[in-house]
Amino acid sequence: MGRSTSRLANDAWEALLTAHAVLIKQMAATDIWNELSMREYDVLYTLSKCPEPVRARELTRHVLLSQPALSRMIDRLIGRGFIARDPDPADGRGVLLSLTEQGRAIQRRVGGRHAVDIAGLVRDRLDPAELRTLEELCHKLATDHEEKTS
Amino acid sequence: MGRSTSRLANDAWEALLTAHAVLIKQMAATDIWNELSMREYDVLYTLSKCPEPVRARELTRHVLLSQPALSRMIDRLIGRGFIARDPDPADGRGVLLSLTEQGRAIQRRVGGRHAVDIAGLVRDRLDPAELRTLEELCHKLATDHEEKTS
DNA sequence: GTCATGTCCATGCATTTGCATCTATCTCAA
DNA sequence: TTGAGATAGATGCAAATGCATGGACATGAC
Repeated sequence: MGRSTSRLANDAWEALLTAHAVLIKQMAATDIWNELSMREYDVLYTLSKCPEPVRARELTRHVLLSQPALSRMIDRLIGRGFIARDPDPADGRGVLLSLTEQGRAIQRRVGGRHAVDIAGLVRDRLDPAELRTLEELCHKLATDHEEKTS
Repeated sequence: MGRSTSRLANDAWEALLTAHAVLIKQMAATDIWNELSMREYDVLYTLSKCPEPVRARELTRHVLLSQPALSRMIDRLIGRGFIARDPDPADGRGVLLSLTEQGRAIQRRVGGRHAVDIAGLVRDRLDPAELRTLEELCHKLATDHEEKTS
């Protein structure tokens, strides 16, 4: 009741971290990751939500990987035929990434099974109203604050 | 409004994943991780919250690392003098882990700075009531459901 | 007791990761 | 135009990770 705002913030963050870790572990324990690791799936999923080819730099912002690690993972995914990499006509330094048909197919296949697992794990711990609230709070957390200290 | 419960569950999970990734990236960007990586800090922090020595198996459940990776990370942290590992008198297979004084000191030092960062990142995105709600929902998410399908 | 089975932690080994750095390209002021 | 500085992405290399497995101990049926 009398917790300081700072304490509240740290407690909430720790709870989020724990929930994340617990659920990730349970999801990883399912047997749907034979053809694609969770990290690889994360990349394909992120790409699947982009209607147009994306810059690698943009992907780095959404995926929890360093830029070199992502660069090499893209190499591997290209090697397996799931991703296409083309030069960006608007910027000679950059590359544009997109899913191939095969990549889209495997993302859908794995994603479908993964969604079932997610629902199974989350649905019976939170009711619909709580799910909406959680989603809203997490969206607020993820919004980029402009740090104007000027 | 008309989203199915399964859809709600998946959307909420995605929002949580995004919030986690965004905040982790911002925290990693601070310059407090010179003496301890975030993963190492996670281990020391988890240990710091245990009043008594803990089994390695128990740590594996709370930290997002595989059992072999944790085993070797413990080796390194012992080598640096932050952790002590002793045989469990109650179980010849197990080991008991605890922070050394030095380990507790560095955890407190890094943890203090980290807590400031957390508060700064989280506090101005959510108000106290929202923080409490988020913490509660995440706790519910992390509770171990007994899967009684019998 | 004995043996089969399960659990805990450690280790061999190939793969992946991150840090530092490199090249190429872009931006912008003079 | 030119040159300084910033940014995008790739690569060398050491370190960390995960998977498969190994050895030690525990547990329970007989």
